[in-house]
Amino acid sequence: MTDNPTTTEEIAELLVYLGRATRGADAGSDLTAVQWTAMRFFARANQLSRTPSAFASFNATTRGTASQIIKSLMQKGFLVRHQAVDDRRSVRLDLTRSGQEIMRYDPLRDLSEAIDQLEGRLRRALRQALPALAGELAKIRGTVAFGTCGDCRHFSDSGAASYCACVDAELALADLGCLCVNFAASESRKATMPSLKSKEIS
Amino acid sequence: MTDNPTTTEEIAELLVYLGRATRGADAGSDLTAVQWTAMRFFARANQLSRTPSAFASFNATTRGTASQIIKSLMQKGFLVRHQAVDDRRSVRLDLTRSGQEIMRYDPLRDLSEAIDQLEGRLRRALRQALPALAGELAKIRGTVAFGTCGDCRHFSDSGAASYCACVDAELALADLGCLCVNFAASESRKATMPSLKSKEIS
DNA sequence: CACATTTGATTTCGCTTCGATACTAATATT
DNA sequence: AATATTAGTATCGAAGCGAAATCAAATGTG
Repeated sequence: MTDNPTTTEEIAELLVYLGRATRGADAGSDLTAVQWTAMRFFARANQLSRTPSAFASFNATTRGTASQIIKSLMQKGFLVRHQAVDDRRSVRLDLTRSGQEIMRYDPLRDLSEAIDQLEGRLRRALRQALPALAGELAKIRGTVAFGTCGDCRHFSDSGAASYCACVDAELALADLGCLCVNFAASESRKATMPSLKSKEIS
Repeated sequence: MTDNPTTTEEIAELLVYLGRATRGADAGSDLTAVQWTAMRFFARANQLSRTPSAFASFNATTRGTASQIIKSLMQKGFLVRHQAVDDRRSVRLDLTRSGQEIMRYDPLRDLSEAIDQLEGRLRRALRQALPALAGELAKIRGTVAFGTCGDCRHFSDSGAASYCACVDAELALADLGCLCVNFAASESRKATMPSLKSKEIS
């Protein structure tokens, strides 16, 4: 089977279909779909990115909406707010103990199980293709992409020490798999334009 | 890099992230995110599946909600309703001329472009992995999956003629890439249970 | 045939979600 | 010091969506 022109659109539609299909399972659980998304984000983002603005950007929504979602999760006792030390405007959200516990019932586990059923070759290809896709998409849109530090261009693994050029600091091993707002896709050819449209949130 | 246990979750999160990211672009366009989804569905589903119920199932929502979305698109003049001949309860939705034209401005094209930027190996892997994933997910959930006739178990390509065992009819070449409600994933091991929970829409 | 049941589609109602706007406070810039 | 920008929040109105009720056609059962 060769690559006919419709293949691309089929892939695109399958991606949004899978995204929507996972939303379906969220109904009937303890949290709504966005609330689960927020919980996942704050569970996986690094210290720097665990803020309302970063989540708004991640979830392609406004800061106002992000605030509401976060407020509802704080009222449920799943998130706590901490003042940032360096910038007193900024706040940092952390999962509470019960917040960590409820993640054990994340409906996304259905999808994870399905991924586990895939043969290793396909799973590895997904692991490689999806971050690249997110980076490309962000470049086309002129928005920021999110990705894990391990996939980031700012990251260099020089033997024993792991260094992030963005934060200018060593990275703890635990941070390698974390989401970061300053993510820059590494495998894309170098950007020809600054591409700072910032259309998303004014 | 070997497959550590967190890889699976990363893939899952990337999938929902990409799904959500595409929704973001829909804001500011002529249609809302659901309306675009509906337009895509009716543009790509085969004759049999171009109905409100099928779309409700595809979009993991209720028939009532599906009706509303369709009504709004008919009022905008992008869809027309036709009575089915064999079952007079059923209706079939088709894109109007202006409906076909607006698809040229589908915001999903951003994602398609990003996919085009991928190297062929990864694109082919996606083309293979995503349908399998949709099938697995549906099996775990006990819901119906959607897929194209070309990927379907009911389909057999015996030389010149293409035959669908489900409809018991020859398939036009144009139908091969169409979405079908009766899709059954072909690469999954044979189902051990009937799996007819039908939890979605009573 | 008469009757109940199921299925496809639609409408109505009420709650939730979400985006736009406006606003406050802290930091950056000039 | 004055202005601009940024982080976060609150408010309001419109849209989305799920549940339930309704209607019509098809199917099943005695």
